[in-house]
Amino acid sequence: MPTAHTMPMEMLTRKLDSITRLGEAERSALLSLPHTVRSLPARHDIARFGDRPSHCCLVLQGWVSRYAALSDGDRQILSFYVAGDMPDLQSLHLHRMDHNLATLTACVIAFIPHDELRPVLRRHPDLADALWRDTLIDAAHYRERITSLGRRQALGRVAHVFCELYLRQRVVGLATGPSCPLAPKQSELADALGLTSVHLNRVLRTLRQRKLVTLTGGVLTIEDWDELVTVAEFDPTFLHQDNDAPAIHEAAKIA
Amino acid sequence: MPTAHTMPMEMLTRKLDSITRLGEAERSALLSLPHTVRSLPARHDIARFGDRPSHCCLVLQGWVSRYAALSDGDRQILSFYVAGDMPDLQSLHLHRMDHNLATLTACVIAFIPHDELRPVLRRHPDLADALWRDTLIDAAHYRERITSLGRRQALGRVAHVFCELYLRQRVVGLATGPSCPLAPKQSELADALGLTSVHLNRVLRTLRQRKLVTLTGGVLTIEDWDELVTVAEFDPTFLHQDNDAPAIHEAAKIA
DNA sequence: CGGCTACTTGAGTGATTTCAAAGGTGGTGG
DNA sequence: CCACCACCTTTGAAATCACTCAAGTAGCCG
Repeated sequence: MPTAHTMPMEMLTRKLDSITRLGEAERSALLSLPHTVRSLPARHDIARFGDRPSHCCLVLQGWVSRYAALSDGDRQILSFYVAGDMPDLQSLHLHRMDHNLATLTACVIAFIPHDELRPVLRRHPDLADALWRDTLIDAAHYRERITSLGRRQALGRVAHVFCELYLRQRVVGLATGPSCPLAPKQSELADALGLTSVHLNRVLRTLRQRKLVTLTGGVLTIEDWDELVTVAEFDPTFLHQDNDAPAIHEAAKIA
Repeated sequence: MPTAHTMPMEMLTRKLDSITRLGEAERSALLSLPHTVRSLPARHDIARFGDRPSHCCLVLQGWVSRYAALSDGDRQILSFYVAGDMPDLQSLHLHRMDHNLATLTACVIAFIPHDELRPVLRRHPDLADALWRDTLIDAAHYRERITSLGRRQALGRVAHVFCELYLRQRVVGLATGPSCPLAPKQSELADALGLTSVHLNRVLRTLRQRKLVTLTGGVLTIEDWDELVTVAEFDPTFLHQDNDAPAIHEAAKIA
């Protein structure tokens, strides 16, 4: 079985398969994209506010976060990315970064030059559409986060993000049973959910006591999927995993 | 001077001019797009959760809101749109609505069939890129809202959304002096900012007393732009109005 | 004038934060 | 192998921001 390191672009076709239907021409165009693979340490900025990136990046291993830094030193984590995600696609059309992109854990990341990607997208408009769609799904995730922050209280917010991160990993094969990796530390989850790490910790205790989920040592274990979904008011529509509906509906049975 | 009603697509070229550079071929392709213009009453759903829209819509007059409805009857307003915006562009690639789109005020809206738009975008990839860019800017607005909801308290949130809505209208010519229309009612602003209308009302009083802004009768008047920007921690980078930087920097002088 | 709807204000409550400090755990060097 | 340090997690008590409930005012339209 090829490792992420040896077949980077295969990671991408697999991800895109979950959200769209690629033709053979598009698939092979993707697989032959020039790219550079780099290993980065944890907590390393990939792109900073104000930068003008010249490459898109594809996560092969590890977790990446997108975050905004506020003047008072606070930060808001906007989203998490796992293997298969292209967190930086937007830089193709938004030339100046309005936030930061950084590794959360040690990562292996493939960098694809804009100048190589652009002509390929011109020759394969279906591929361009697939990537456009990917950025629109990213936006759908943002919308769901807004709803969480605006209208759910802490318990629901945490339950909701756990549902999301578990399913997103299931779809790309990073979770099979009731458990999945969950790299963000409590303080990072808190920064993503608009909570303090102190309060997040209390919410985790509640979830543990109510036997819904457990988070220990970077592993999330779902103990009662149905109840978790209820607490979160979770509806997977926003994931737009049209091609993987079964994977999502199976979650209820397995976890 | 042509009214919005007689020259709908011109509205769109003007909006796109503010975020990208269109060639003549793209411009005329836009202007000749088939479309239907309709007048809709206030509070009218344009597309509902679960729908599969067959048209994109372009706002010609009035205010439109995107919102999520929660099971307990609460709603979260995700964004506001004004004349020139195409709130429904994403439906080109995300086939099932994961939220709702509705008029806030009485509106005039142009509907463009997907089936007409798609081939035009294939013939004019630069135009497709411009619209892709537009959806990416929409996502940038979401990110900024997440930051507001997660890390700013009520006063900053309200100040921030006022800065945003004022500038967005300036750029398309809907605001010239220190005032601009602001159609959302207090309860709607509250639903957008994750506040109760009671608390929003108190925040408005504070902003009024501190002589930063006044909101009366659907008109927002900026009294102290610099101080408002400070309270909001507002940075216009996320608007990505690369072609209208002057308009944005002038705001400080005029308001 | 009556009946809407939107806005405004007060008083009490509650969810989350702040401040402070005590456990765990893993890595490093003596 | 243990001591120590750094970082993360956990808990307690007090403060605060925003919410809930409730009532009252203002404006608009028939």
